[in-house]
Amino acid sequence: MVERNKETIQATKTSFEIVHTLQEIGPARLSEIAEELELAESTTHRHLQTLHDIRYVSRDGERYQLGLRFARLGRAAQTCDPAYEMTQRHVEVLAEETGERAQFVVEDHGLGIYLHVETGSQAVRVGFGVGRQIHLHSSSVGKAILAHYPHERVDEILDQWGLPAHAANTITDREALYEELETVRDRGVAFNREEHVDGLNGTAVPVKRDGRAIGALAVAGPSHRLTSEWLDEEVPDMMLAAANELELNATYASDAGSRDHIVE
Amino acid sequence: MVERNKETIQATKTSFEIVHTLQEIGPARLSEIAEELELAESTTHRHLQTLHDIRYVSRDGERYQLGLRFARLGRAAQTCDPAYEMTQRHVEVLAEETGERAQFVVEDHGLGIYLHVETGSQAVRVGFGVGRQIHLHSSSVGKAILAHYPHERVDEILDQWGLPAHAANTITDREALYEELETVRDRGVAFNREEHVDGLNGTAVPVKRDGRAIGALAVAGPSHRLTSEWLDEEVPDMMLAAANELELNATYASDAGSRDHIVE
DNA sequence: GGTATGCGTTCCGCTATGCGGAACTGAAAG
DNA sequence: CTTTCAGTTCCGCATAGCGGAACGCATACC
Repeated sequence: MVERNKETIQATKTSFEIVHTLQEIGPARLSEIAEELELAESTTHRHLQTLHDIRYVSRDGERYQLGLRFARLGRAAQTCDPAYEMTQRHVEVLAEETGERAQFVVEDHGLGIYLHVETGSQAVRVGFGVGRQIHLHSSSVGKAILAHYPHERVDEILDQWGLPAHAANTITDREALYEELETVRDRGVAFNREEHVDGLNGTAVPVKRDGRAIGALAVAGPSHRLTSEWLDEEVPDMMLAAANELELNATYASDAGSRDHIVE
Repeated sequence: MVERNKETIQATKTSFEIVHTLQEIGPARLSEIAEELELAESTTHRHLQTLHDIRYVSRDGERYQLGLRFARLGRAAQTCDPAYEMTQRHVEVLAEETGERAQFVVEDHGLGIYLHVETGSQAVRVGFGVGRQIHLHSSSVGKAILAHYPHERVDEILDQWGLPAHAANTITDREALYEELETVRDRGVAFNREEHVDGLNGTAVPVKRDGRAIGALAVAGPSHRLTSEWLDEEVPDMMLAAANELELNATYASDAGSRDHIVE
């Protein structure tokens, strides 16, 4: 390698690569990780030792795994988001009222991240928990958010992540997505008809602040249960009411919000 | 610096130092971080750029903050723990039955980490959320866990973290703690009488597997409400029942547990 | 009980890599 | 128009991180 590598630190990236490997394959031995990442064992060892030192990985005899210290960082990252606290209750209520899975999602680095997930009484228990990432083009929440973003930002995001197909109905054409976003903007509600997972529908409304979306509320469920009337009328009404209340809150509370800073 | 630095990577540590700074002081500007850590601005810049690249920090104009990608890692770390799933329900039930705050805590690197926290109807809402770390010597959960650890491990932990005083009643003498642990082992229940926070009591029972504690269930509340009879008799009974069920589960399910591996 | 195998750790020498200082940019304030 | 300040880029140097090889240390195999 000759050129100066875009002003970025390799060691840090490698350490996080190791963390990702542990996240994906779970508790693993040193040699597995080294092989997976095509690193020398000595190098892998040094990284793991460092991460262990600072308590971000634990080892149980011969297996390494993610340290629970990450739980703290994860929480800190979530509570940093101004929308975190005020949306929690609304998601709970939505889950209860609809009986389906309710969620609140925000955008970060061009992806959607689930901040809250509540499963109603009859909700499907698929693995879309808190912290999960989702492409914005193929989900109701994503479209709700993108519809209220400036054009150039939407382009940036689509450039970065593309429009990969996740299910039969995924919108993979950029122009088609623009049109869809237009519609979403007009209606104030975004739908997902089996665009992300076959058999799964969703409905989302943006939560705005100063005209820009700071996140989106959504309800998701199996397509056979989220039928047209229910989905087109009742659910959106509930969600719009919630979003409305939130928006009042958001602009009202403004920066007076008491960030519950966890000390130490 | 002359000696080879204990076989550990400085760059990774610095990156995490920056992450910690962001965790503590919240959204911050580059210069603040650089000053806080006494790093050159160019160095700080390089680290932040790297962390931004891999989506672990976001920037909002001129302020950097923790990226939400950490939420995913945090969840992954939690669900890695075999006790995570099976204890959730029990904590919920305990919170409901007692009306107080119920918790499940495990040990990692010699500290207690809250895996579940549920606040009952009248529970105090202090900042001890999921992911929070706590010293083992000054909490009911900690004592419950330590009481069922091998002696040498307890020593190691005390060597590493000491016995700092957090409240008026904190046990700061090693011998006194050993005696206390003896008592806990006999009774099967650990108490915390304003040892961690003044005015806050707690009761904990260990959840064991093969004789070793894999975590502890606890109920905590203001000392005026958690009075002697209630605390000494009823609460422990409820918790022991829960722990018992869990232990059967733990040894029964053994390694047959279906780890709900979040794919992608 | 000796040998083989496999995994983890330590050692070592090389150079790429991360470092701080200084120079540059660009915006906001005076 | 100048000054100031925060952030970014440039640059040369020394060190810190790298891979390969050697070393321990088990457990398995014969």
